Amino acid sequence: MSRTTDPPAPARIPEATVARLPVYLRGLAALSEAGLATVSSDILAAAAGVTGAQVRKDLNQLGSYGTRGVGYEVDHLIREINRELGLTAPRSVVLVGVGNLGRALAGYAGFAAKGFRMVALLDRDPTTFGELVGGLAIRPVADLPAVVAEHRVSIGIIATPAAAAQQVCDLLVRLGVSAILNFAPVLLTVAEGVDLRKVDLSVELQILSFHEQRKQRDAGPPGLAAGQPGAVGQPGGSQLVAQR
Amino acid sequence: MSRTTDPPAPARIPEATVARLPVYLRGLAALSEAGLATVSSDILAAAAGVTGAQVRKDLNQLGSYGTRGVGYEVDHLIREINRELGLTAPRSVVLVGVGNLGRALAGYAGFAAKGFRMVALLDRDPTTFGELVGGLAIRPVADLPAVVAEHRVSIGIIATPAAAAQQVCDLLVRLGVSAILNFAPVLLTVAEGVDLRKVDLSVELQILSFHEQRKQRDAGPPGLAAGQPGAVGQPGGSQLVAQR
DNA sequence: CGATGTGAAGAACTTCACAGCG
DNA sequence: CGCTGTGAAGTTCTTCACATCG
Repeated sequence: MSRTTDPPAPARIPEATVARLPVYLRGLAALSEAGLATVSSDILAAAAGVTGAQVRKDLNQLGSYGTRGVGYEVDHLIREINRELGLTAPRSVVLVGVGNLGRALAGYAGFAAKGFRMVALLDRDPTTFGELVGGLAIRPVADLPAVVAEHRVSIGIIATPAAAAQQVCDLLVRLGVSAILNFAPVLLTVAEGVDLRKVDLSVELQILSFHEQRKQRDAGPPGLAAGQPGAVGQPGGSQLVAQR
Repeated sequence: MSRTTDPPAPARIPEATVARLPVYLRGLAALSEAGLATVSSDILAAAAGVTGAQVRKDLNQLGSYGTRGVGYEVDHLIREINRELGLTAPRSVVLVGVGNLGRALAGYAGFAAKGFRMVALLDRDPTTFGELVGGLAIRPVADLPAVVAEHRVSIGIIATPAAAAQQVCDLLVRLGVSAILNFAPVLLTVAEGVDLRKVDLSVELQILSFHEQRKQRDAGPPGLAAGQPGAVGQPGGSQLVAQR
């Protein structure tokens, strides 16, 4: 019994796999509605936008739920993935910052469908207090301790302006919320043990922009050195026309 | 005759690096406002939430803009990264689907600040036509060809319901838009050469949920019943309690 | 000396290919 | 025979450590 090492296999699931489980879940839901009882890894892969091998590797990280020669039982797999994601019981979510984006998030039906329950919307602006958004009244941030205590809040969503985000984050953590989804365009820092994810809309656009520009550059040099790699190497002048 | 391979080195920039450039840009903007003229990789790393080595590796993918013993010149670096991201001239963006989320996106000031220009908002619902959102009037999707032709549209954002997303996507691609950011909760398929990114809010929550659940499991086994209440699925389910 | 630039080692993830079970 | 499960190879990304230069 070596205490230092872990001989068995505590089934640590790779982060990359975890990120795909929700995608499989969505594909499985569609297949289930379509009446399919079982799926092969290749079919599920097509529905999720990955390869069959990937699906098989991922799924038997969770245990072996497939039958050789047949595939995976759809409903069973849905249950197992939901269990693995900790979604067998609904999780309570609070949203802080009810501006444009916050309102959209508050009204997003997808959350409820996926096993999340929005329990409170909080803001700092007194003129919004009491306003109903998606069936919930906006409350002052001061209510946060009470809200967290009353419902067992799992996850906090931050949709405040950048300047307020760290402060709100600290408050959430202090109240015991250990998973945070940040939409504010700043880097937040949290204590170890708190799980922080970020969604940044303009970062996504900037990444797309990079690829657009690269396409243009690749397609660009038709007049110059198009015929053959005569322009190979580093041309002396390389100001604006980079030669990637 | 080496037409099949590319012997030199077109300086392909790794995808992981590209994804961090926007983050550096934000950090640099803050440092610039704070009056810093130069930064070391360690300082910039702290501002971006990565390591110093990472920053150095990333930055000299773009060329060598640092000075040993000193660091990087902030303003110069900002320009170089912007150039690499293709953001020296503003890029035109159209948004299709002006529901809750679409409205939030249309009103998001961050886009303009980052060098993007929202040129049109399109929807299918006639009752919204003409309505002003963020200074732009909502137009029918039928106007899309004209819009794309008039402004040189770089990027299309899809914020429609899931059912309409693929159709809108196909239309955008047919009109020549080759970069798409999808907020609809479906897997879209596009022809090769089109760059597609996805933002899925509920996937993020589900990933957080996974980690929450794992924390609970890890913290669970002291003395008390290690098995989950009533959820002991696998009889032979060995060590569900990970020790990490 | 201080901080970059960089080969080399290491870790994480993906793809391949096929053994093996139903 | 079909499809899963899985070692092994391959690829991408990250960390380390230090030579190198201003």
